[in-house]
Amino acid sequence: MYSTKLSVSIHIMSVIVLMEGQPVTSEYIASSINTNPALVRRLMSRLKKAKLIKTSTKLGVTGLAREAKDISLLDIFFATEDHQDLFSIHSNTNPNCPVGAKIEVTLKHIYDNIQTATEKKLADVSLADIIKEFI
Amino acid sequence: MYSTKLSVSIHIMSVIVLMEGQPVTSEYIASSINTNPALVRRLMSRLKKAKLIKTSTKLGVTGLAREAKDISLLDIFFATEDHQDLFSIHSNTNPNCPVGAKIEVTLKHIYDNIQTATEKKLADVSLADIIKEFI
DNA sequence: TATATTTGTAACTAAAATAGTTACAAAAGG
DNA sequence: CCTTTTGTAACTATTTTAGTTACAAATATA
Repeated sequence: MYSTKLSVSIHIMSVIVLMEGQPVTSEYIASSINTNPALVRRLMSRLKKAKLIKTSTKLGVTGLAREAKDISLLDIFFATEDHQDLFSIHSNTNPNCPVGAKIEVTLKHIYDNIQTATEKKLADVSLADIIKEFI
Repeated sequence: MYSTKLSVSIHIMSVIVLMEGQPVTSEYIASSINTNPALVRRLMSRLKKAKLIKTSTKLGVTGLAREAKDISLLDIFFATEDHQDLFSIHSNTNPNCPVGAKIEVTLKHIYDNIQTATEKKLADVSLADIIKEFI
């Protein structure tokens, strides 16, 4: 189960769009999420580094860096989630057992395939698709 | 990111199959995983309740409850993973903000769709597919 | 250019989840 | 009947996530 970072980041970006280009502060956004401005700023910082939003000291967030229809949930996921692997694999298995010796590579291969499918689904949803629901 | 429970459970079931019907104990399996027998037994217990393996006190695990080709990774996932939702959604958002008021339902709807796709991929891989790699 | 405001970030604390461990009653094969 | 093993409770340790405080650096704008 991934953290709430993707969800919170989508929330942040939705508020930015709904404010129609007027600068918004981390404090304003935090009041919609009902959390701390610093937590919002941490995510903002990552979204800025990933070139998804534009920020400025003194003004706050001045807007998206590109159109909402051209930003996918996968873009936001990659920008903000720390541990991006879908499944964890246990390590230090016994190399003297045929299962223990190969399980890590075997699972990695299978999980990679599943993860690619999941990421493709995330790529298929744009921020614009989500914002439709709020207007 | 999901826990290692799925990976460890696949490991457990693989060892059971590789032992070709001979009973195996949690201690034996734990030595292949390089972990504690109690941890293995906790997962064994869930796999038994989900009717995926057969166990007996005194003997240990006596085998799979059905053929490896008829057991999918999704079966094992459902049996053993605690928190099965793919993405977390933050709660207690501000109901006075158009985003805060609707984000929870909106995200739930979108995430459900993605999760279904992920589960379908898990359902497409059988335990037999994995065991092939060990023999 | 001075100033007020806001970001960006470090350094915490708190809470929750995961993994690992010990211990033992209950079950059951032989 | 006795020995072995499961099944489970209760605990600790570790890691991750979320939340908080604090402040230097940046910058719009008066």
